Amino acid sequence: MTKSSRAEPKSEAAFPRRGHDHHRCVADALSQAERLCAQRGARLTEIRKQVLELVWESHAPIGAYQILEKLAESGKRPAPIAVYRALDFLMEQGLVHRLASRNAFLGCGHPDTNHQAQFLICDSCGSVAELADTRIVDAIADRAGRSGFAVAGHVVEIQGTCPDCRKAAHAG
Amino acid sequence: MTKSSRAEPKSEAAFPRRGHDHHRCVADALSQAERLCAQRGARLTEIRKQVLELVWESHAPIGAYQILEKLAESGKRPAPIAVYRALDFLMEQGLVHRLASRNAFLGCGHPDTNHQAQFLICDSCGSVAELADTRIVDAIADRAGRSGFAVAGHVVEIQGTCPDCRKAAHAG
DNA sequence: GGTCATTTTGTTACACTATAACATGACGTG
DNA sequence: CACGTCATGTTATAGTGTAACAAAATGACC
Repeated sequence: MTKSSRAEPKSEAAFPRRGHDHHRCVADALSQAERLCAQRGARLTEIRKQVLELVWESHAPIGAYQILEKLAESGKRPAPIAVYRALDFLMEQGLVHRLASRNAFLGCGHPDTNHQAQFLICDSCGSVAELADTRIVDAIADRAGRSGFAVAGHVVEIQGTCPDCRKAAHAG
Repeated sequence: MTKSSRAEPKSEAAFPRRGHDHHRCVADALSQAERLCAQRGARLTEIRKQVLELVWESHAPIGAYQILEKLAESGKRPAPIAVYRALDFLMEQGLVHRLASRNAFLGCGHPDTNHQAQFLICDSCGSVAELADTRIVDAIADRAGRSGFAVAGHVVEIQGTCPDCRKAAHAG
């Protein structure tokens, strides 16, 4: 688990700030994906890149068939399975996560490090914060260990209200 | 959070023992459901009871359409929505849980207490252990709090290999 | 360049999961 | 027994995901 070099801020920045330059996020994510795939000898083909881009362009997690619709808008309408194949590849490469509780996908914020992520999902605006929380992972590992259970992976998706929506609710 | 009166064993019994009297489990779950619904003024109608029984009879989590098939075997084939309605009721009453990562349902082991459960799911045999682990819940609450996120609920589903299947793998 | 194995994509069809909308029936209360 | 409410039936459809096989692209090697 390599840690980012910068220190954690007091109020941990889990959610992206509203009004940030999201085009930059998308561009960064794509170039990082190109780099990682090149390093690994994995082929980031056209449709895979397009799907990754569409996943990132969406602020909220996006469904496979929504991706399909967006592809159709740009001229081609692949079969559903083409989208799922691309998503499978992207998930194998750790570039995309799937939210089991939503049947939806979102770009991974740190695809360079191998990780088990957890998610905070806002019921109000649909935005998602990706976590890599040691205490949660440790608590899971500990409890599983005490039950003699060998952990292979986990789904941790926390529903609730994000800070911005809480403020909005109080103001309203 | 009322706790069971018996103490926790050294190796915490999360998974049901193989070869236990499962008919007894089913019967107990049904009578407890009857009692709870009567207390609450909720109507445990025939189809709801049947669905609950089928969920409990299955050792592993069971899909809605599998329930439908089993109902069909006993003479009637309701529309899918009838099964989903029954499951919705049972979930509202805390008698049944849904596993988001499997699109499947299982009987709740302690429907009398209001709780957020976590699950250990064996990839090998499909058996599931239901947890109510304080440390996991605390870690989630803590992390969410630091992000300014108000938790409404969570999905915690841990995949891996259960103790019995680990032993079997080592033996084979 | 040509051949081959491998990977990726296309095509078609289908399986599985879940809900909408409206009609009918059961149930308890006054 | 009339009424409102809750539960179920009926029909149709939306949404999510995969199987199976054919065709095409790619890269390594001769």
